[in-house]
Amino acid sequence: MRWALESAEPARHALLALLLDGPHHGYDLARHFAPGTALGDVMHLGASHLYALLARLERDGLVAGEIQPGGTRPNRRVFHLTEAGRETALRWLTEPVARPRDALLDFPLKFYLALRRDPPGAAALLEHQRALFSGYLERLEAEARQPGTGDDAAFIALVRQGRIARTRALLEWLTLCEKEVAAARR
Amino acid sequence: MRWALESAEPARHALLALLLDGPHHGYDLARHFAPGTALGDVMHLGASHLYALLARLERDGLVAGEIQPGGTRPNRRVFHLTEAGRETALRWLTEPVARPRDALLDFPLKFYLALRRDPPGAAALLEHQRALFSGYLERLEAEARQPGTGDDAAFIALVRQGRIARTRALLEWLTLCEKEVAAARR
DNA sequence: GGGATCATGTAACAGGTTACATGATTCA
DNA sequence: TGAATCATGTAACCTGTTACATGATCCC
Repeated sequence: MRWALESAEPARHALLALLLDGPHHGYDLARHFAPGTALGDVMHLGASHLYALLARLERDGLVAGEIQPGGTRPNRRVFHLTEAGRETALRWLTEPVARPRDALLDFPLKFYLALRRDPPGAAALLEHQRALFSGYLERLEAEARQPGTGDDAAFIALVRQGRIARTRALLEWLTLCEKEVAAARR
Repeated sequence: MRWALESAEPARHALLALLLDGPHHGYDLARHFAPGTALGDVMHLGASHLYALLARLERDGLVAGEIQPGGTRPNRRVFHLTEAGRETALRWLTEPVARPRDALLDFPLKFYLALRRDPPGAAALLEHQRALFSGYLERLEAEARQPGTGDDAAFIALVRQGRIARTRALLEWLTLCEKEVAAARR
């Protein structure tokens, strides 16, 4: 098995968030993930995969699709959010991600989609995300101050230093994001 | 589905590498992942999960188990590496990880197991890993110098800055690792 | 008596991924 | 004529994860 995503949840949420704009069919949604686009730069999502994800979202009652005659073109299935889907999408867009590792995939998707839809909301998201990671960093630093015992104390300390370094880098990057939001709001 | 590992391959490789020391049974291997240990600090691996992984390794011909009468204790299944398993383990221990994202799980496991078994080998691993990430960083920086076009150019540039920052933080952390190896070799 | 430790699995469930199938239309 | 675009899926396969099952022994 090759892992393109390592979890399709970020992709599912991104699809829901795209549908906040209004109904879309699968092929249309796929365009947002084409190479060279913002979402396509963050993750790869093949067409068949996307349709499979849509099918699961429909099964779970987050979206509903209706066939629309395509005229001269093939028929389309146009999806719209259900109420549950709308709530899920809005919650996802406003909640910060829990772990630094989610800063690779989940957060960029979320941030991009929040920014295009609602710049003030994106600013609030950044603030919450910063608070969350700051707290995380403090816990890591407190943990690192505890003297380790045992054979592997040195290695464990090293791994913890790595986590701290990553989290600091992340917080600095959030500062860049804040500047970008400020620029976008002007 | 909740993801504890997001891919069990690092865990499988770690099990193989532990078996380079000699045959072990499952319960024994599980001790290496107990809370508070080096491996346990890097990842969580429950007992039933570990047995499931061992079963797959056996199916794939990388390990083989033999029942050993436990006397007054329950019988054990003692696993040893097959030739294919030994090759896989040694290759994993010497090859750097391909992507920065693997620096969270796969690389620490590998580095720890390389270090305990063969400190000079661990030093070589670090050197290769540094070369690989340095090259990656250069490509990212070259990419970032290309002026973006299109609506989302600013966002794409931001994401790329994030990748660059993460990779730089990683390279600095590798320097810490090098110091640790130097200390361990004294 | 009872909790910790030793010791091993399996069945069941759910999800991730993609190769493949299908077929019309537009346009160079 | 043939490549690109439009458009949608599904079946098959593999993997990850864990709840649950089982039972002896050691030691307080």
